[in-house]
Parts: sequence; structure tokens; C-alpha cells
Amino acid sequence: MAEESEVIRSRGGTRERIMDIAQEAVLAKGFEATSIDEIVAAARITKSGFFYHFSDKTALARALLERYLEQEEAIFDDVFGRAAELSDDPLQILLIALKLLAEVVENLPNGHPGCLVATTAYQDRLFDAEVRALNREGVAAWSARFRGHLEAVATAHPPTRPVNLDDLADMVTGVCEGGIVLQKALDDRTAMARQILLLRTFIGMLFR
Amino acid sequence: MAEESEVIRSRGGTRERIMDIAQEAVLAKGFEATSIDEIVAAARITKSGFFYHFSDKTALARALLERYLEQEEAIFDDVFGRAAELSDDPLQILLIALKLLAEVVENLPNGHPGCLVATTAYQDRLFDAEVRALNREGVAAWSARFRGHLEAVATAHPPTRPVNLDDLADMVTGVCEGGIVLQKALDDRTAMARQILLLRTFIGMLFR
DNA sequence: GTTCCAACTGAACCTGCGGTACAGTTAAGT
DNA sequence: ACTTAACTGTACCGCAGGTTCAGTTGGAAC
Repeated sequence: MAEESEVIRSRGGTRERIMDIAQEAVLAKGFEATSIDEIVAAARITKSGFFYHFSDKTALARALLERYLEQEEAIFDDVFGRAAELSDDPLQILLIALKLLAEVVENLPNGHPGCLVATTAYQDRLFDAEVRALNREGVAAWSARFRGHLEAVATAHPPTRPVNLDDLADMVTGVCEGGIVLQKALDDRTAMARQILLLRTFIGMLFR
Repeated sequence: MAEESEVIRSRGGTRERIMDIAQEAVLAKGFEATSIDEIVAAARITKSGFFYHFSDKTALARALLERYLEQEEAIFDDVFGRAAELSDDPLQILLIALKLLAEVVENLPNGHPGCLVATTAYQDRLFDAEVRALNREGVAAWSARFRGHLEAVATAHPPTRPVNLDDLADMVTGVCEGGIVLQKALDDRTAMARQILLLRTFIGMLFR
């Protein structure tokens, strides 16, 4: 049988390949600075090939953000799912999940490559209201998830100090985002994981 | 006497005006997406005027980052200076400083406009090693400052749990950066201040 | 074995951007 | 009166950027 030719025709994988290449560049240089020429050169296709997959450059931005949000949801599903199998106590589940999350980002080959939500937020004047709404709802969904877990924790273990659970839910996202900025600015691939673990310590302190 | 004409000649203020306009645009769209044409139009000067002040576009980037780091240092000096006048206890000084910091960012007219360190970190492939080093050292200086305060706090009030003070110092920066991302992504100008205050709660808990 | 379609290629187009060159102008300082 | 800083005005350049579209290819279905 004919083995899978990787170059001649890629049978549907091209779009994903374009997006992988584009995402890496966008996270390192920004959206406007990432040229279609550079993407198609790296993907070994022509410019026309790019425009077969994306109607224009903004369609690429939207597709990247949508895919990124789905991938992140999948990671959280995985991490909280695995945590829920290891304990029945809401606090333990949350603490285990944060530990697993720290491990996931620590084990990424070159550290976390960067968050598309953050880049989009820092370049939002480039995009239309739809993309901005997508970004807003993506972060809101993360916060809602964390907030759900935190409510379960708080009922089982009343916090030792009054804290706003909405703010605390946002802080999980915020510490991740801040950790990535630290990691990139300091060129220290362990910074994000350490920030997550420190937040974990604080959450452990709070509910006990 | 001739009153100060604000338009005809700005007596040295032009360079600052260029930088103000450029910074706002860079924080909203990214560096590459901010064109010189657009800057000079907003600053009501000509292109030649721009190149009189900056040898090229990268010189603008460097100048923006240098100025931003100085401004941030000034804010921290102010906040910790005022806090030190209100207490002698290291913990109280730190807690007051964080409160004041939250107030400062809360009272900004449209919320915090964004951190140049974060944009630079997320677009570092656009810049040379010098700018990247500037960014790294800027964040390192913030961390060193916070770390100094934290050491004083820890000797006066041993922490109730073992934590790495380097990570905690980084977290002050990280929570600010994460708070800005949240603020931009959620379009909620209060997010950053609330994140700082929540970190303050955690620090209060830790050293007691 | 023609027809059909998805997945491209090739070539051209045009705008806008960063940057240059350089001569002239204005007002403040000395 | 002379000098200097801080610009303006105009013209130009090369090229890289996004976009368009007519045409090609190769596998699958009938």
C-alpha cells in the first residue's frame, strides 16, 4: 500500500499546520508582525494555498483563538478529571488539580509558549467586536469553572478569612497569565509552574 | 507676556508627546501595528520631525521601555515611601503599600492602560538582545525590591508556612501583570486592583 | 474513463510602510 | 547678529504586505 506521503499532499492536515506555525509566530512577535509570507514558507505551501483555508488574515486570528480556547478547556477537563479520581474532597481535588496543572506546564518542552488570550487582549484594537467577545467569554468560562470548584470547597471548608470567590476564581487565571509574562520576561521556563504552586499554597492556607 | 502657545512650538515636549501617543497605540495594537505615519498624525508633526527625535523605529521602542521602567520605579518608590511613613512594622508597610498600589491603579481614569513589559515580552522576537535584556532587568529589579521588603517582613514575622520568598516576590509582579490581562480581556477596569488586594490578603495570612 | 471536487499553484496587483535626502524655516538663547 | 535646536515640506524609494483569480492536480465516485 502507498505509505502516507508527508510532503506531496497532506490530506486535511494543512490547515492545522498553518495554524500551528502561525500560533507560534503570533505568540513570539504579535499578530501584525506575523506575515502570511512567513507562514506559507514555513508550511511549504503558496500564498494562494493559505487563502484557500482562510478568507483573510482576520479569519486566521479568529480560528486561532477558537482553537486555543478549546484546547485549554480540554486541558482543564483533563486535569480536574484526573484530580477528581484521586479524592472526594473538593479542597483536595482543587489542590491536586493545581499540582497537575503545574506539572503539565513544567513538562512542556520549552516552557509554556504563551497564551493567545493575553496576546489578543494586548492587541485588541486589531480585531473586531466578535474576536474581542470570544476572548472575553473564554476567560469568563475559565473563571466560571474555577468559581464552581471554589464554591464546593468553601461549603466543605469555610474559609478562614472572608474572600470574594469571584476574585479568587479570576486569580487562578490571573496567576497563570502573570506567570507566563514572568516566564517570558525573565526567560525562565520554570516561573509559571512555581507561581501556580504558590497560589496552591495560598488556597490551601485559606480553606483550613 | 506671551502666553504659552500649546500648538506652535512645544519647547522640548514633543518627544514626550510622541512617546505618549506611541505608548498608547503599542499597548492597544502591538508595536509592529503602530505606524510612524499614525503617530506623527496624532502628534501633529511631520515624519521628518519624528526622525529628528528617533533614529529609527526600534529607537522608539527602546526609549518607550526605558521610560516606562523609570516611571514604574517612581510609582513603587512613592507607594513604599508613603507606606513607610505610616508604620514601622515591615508587614504593615508592605500591606499599606499594596493597598496604596491598588488605589493608584483603581484611580487611573480608564483603568491601567497596560504594561509595556508584558507587550515587550509577548513580542520579543521583534527586538534585539539589548531590549530583551532591558526588559529582563526591569522585572528583576521589581522582584529584588519586593524580595527586600519580604525578607524584612519574614524576619519580623516568621511565615506560618514555608514559602520561597523569591517566588513570592515574583508573584507581586505576576499578579499585577495577570490583573492587567484580566482587565483587558474581561473589559473590567477594576480587576487589577481586586487582584492586588487579594494578594494582599494572602500575604497578610502568611505572616501571622 | 469521464466527471467532480477539494486542495491547492502561479502570477500579478496595489497599497502602505519604514526610511532617506535635503533644503528651508522658526524662535529662543547668547 | 549669530548660533543652534527643533522642527517643516517635499519628494522619493524599495519592498513587503494582503488580496485576487484563473488555472492545475490528483484522488474518489459513478
